[in-house]
Amino acid sequence: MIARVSAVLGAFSPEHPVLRVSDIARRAGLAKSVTSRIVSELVAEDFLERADQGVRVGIRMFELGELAQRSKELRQLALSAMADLRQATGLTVQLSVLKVPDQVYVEILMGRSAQLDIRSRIGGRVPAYATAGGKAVLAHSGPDIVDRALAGELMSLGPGTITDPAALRRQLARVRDEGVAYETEESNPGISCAACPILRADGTPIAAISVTGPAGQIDMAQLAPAVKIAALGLNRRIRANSAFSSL
Amino acid sequence: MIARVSAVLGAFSPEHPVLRVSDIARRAGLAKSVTSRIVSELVAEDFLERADQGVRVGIRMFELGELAQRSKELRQLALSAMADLRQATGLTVQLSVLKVPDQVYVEILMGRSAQLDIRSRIGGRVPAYATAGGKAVLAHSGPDIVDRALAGELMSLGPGTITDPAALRRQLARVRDEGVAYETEESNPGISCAACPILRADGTPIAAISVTGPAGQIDMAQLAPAVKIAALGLNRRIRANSAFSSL
DNA sequence: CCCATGCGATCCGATGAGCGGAACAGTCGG
DNA sequence: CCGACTGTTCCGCTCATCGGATCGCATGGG
Repeated sequence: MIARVSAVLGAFSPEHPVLRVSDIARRAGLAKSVTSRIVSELVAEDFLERADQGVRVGIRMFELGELAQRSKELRQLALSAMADLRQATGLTVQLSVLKVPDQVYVEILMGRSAQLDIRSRIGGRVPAYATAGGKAVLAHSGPDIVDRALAGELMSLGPGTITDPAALRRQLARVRDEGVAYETEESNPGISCAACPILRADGTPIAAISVTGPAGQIDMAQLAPAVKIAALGLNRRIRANSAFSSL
Repeated sequence: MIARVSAVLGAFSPEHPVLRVSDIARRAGLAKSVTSRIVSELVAEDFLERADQGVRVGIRMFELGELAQRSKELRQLALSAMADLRQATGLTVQLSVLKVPDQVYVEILMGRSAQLDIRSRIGGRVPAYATAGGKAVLAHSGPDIVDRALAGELMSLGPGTITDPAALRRQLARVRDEGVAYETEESNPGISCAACPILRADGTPIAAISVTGPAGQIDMAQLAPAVKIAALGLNRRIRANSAFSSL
């Protein structure tokens, strides 16, 4: 039952990297007996491993994670553009992809200044509707994807989170026109963000590149051109790379 | 059936990151119908994703790989010692852990010179008995672990591979005494290696740190002191870190 | 000191989901 | 046009999974 295994693995997060069997059962909504058996099997295959106080993700996941080609290629192509952007702005630069309904961070370059408030981590996920990167990608996605991303209740994650679906759709239209998405304290209190989409030649989105800084201190509108230029340059490189034809 | 899922995922490797369903079925030794169903389920959970010519590891694996705490902490602690070693020798430096019966590379710093011949990759695995790192760890492991690592036929991977279990056990005893393991064209033709174990306070091994260079051109015995010093320094840092108490 | 609580593992009977051979449609290349 | 290949679906049989209950153990509050 792969869905059950997925539920077990889904119980782990950057905030809770080590869990006990009972925790996993609770989070996954499974019976303790089933959870115990599944965990044992996953440990036997090295997908999980026992720690002193519970269970954690094992080395097999690490191995398989290194094989994730999509992120790997995208990352390698994007790294120079991201470095340029960090160099030019001094802020934290992020590369993220849409995995409905969340935006997953694939690479992060920390800014020069103290960035204690930035909670995003590589491999972490945040609801797409609450992030600049997510909105940048959604603005260029088909209506079915947008519908799925906005399905369910839009929880408030910061003082600026847009929880009204209609308002979000209006903003997505504007983002598509302008080519830049902004975020002001929507996913986290105290931080702002500007993002541009990375697009295939046919206009379908692959990812988003974004800069993040403390809200109030930085005018994101001023940074938009820099992000745009970085994204356009990356677009060109990606279109020249055959591997992304159907990615 | 987790064993079957493991077999499906085990079909992927750095050399074959994209596979078709039939390939997976062949490699995993499963019926095509079963493989098709399992792949579909794994795709539905984002563990795999469809590419134009088959299937590849998906973003969920990437996410979970980022959660692999063991490698993460170990890596962060080891990185400075590895950088020093690379600085001092100019050669490729590797950090690897034992996952019976293989040695898994957790981090690799490429040497300054052309390193076209080094096939090891982060997340890749090589039989422990054929690598310096593997022998360094095995030399400090219990007899049950050594037995499991040397069970089955010892395949020859290079002109120097030691395929006689008795000879290997004798060498492991010597390695434990000297504190250094050598490898001359055992895992790959043309490359040599010297490795030292990373040990907990109680003497049980965690990992191995190693340097790799072209066989013949480099005298590994001369490099041993440098590797030893790097490993001893890393040992001290790891023992100071509470997280590794029971790792 | 002892009992309550929560832990993880194990047992076991009913049942439902996975197995795999076969047949299916689709796509190449000759 | 046809063979060889792909990936998917069908379906009856079987066995592995489910989950409530129980067990042994560790912890700690009264």
